[in-house]
Amino acid sequence: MQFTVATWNVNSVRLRLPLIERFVTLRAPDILCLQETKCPDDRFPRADFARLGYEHVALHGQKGWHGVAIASRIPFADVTREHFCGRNDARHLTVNFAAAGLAVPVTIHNFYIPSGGDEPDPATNDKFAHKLAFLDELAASAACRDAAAGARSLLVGDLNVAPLEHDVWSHRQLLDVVSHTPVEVEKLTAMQRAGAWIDVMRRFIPEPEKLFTWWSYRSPDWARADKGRRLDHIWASPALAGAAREMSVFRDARGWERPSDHVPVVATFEL
DNA sequence: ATGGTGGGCCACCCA
Repeated sequence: MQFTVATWNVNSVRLRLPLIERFVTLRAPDILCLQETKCPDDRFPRADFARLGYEHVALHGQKGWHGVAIASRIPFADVTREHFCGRNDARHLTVNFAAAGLAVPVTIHNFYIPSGGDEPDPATNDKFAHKLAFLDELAASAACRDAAAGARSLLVGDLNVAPLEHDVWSHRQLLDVVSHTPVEVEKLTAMQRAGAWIDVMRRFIPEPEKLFTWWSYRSPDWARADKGRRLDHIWASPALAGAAREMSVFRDARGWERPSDHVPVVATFEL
């Protein structure tokens, strides 16, 4: 069986509904993992997703900010919503496709990792300290433990870290910019090691090719300047990585009317 | 060195 997964930080699911419709019409992912939905669960536009073929929806939202969701054409079970760092932020959602008629269960973890504020110093910036603590806690989590132990799982989402040299437009100029500082890159990499996660995007587009999923709203001519970063990721556990068949970054979406500052990343797996 | 834009929501919080 083949399935296609997309991850997209939509920056308000309600505002971005027309773009979501356009994207799923073009790419038809089976499973759509969203971040920054900014939508309480009781106001999530379930009917619109059902109309687009996504009858199965798992939600972990809150009013005003953060929020993650998984919309799927395939039924799933065992929805879990974890909290990190003792906060109630809606930043995590896991679903399991064990009950979906698959020969082998597949688990998908959808994350919206804290962005970390502006100042890359945990002593003076609580948001950066929170980001680092979140990465530490995730490295010690069951999601990573199970992935390393042989589970078939994906970890996707807006991880808010661009770990590799060519995940940013200028490695040298971004070394002190939150998202690419050595300390957070090391923590993300440690978390990746803890799960033995395989970076699916870079299996298809290896360094040194530039690979971005986010372009700032503050860039007046984002496409020409192309000062992007790879903040969004699809990681596969060792047991699932070999099933990856293709991957693409849907860059077009950044040029649509009223876009998110992130674009969808899509990957197809064959079990 | 700074400011640029775009979300939610009604005073500023956040990215």
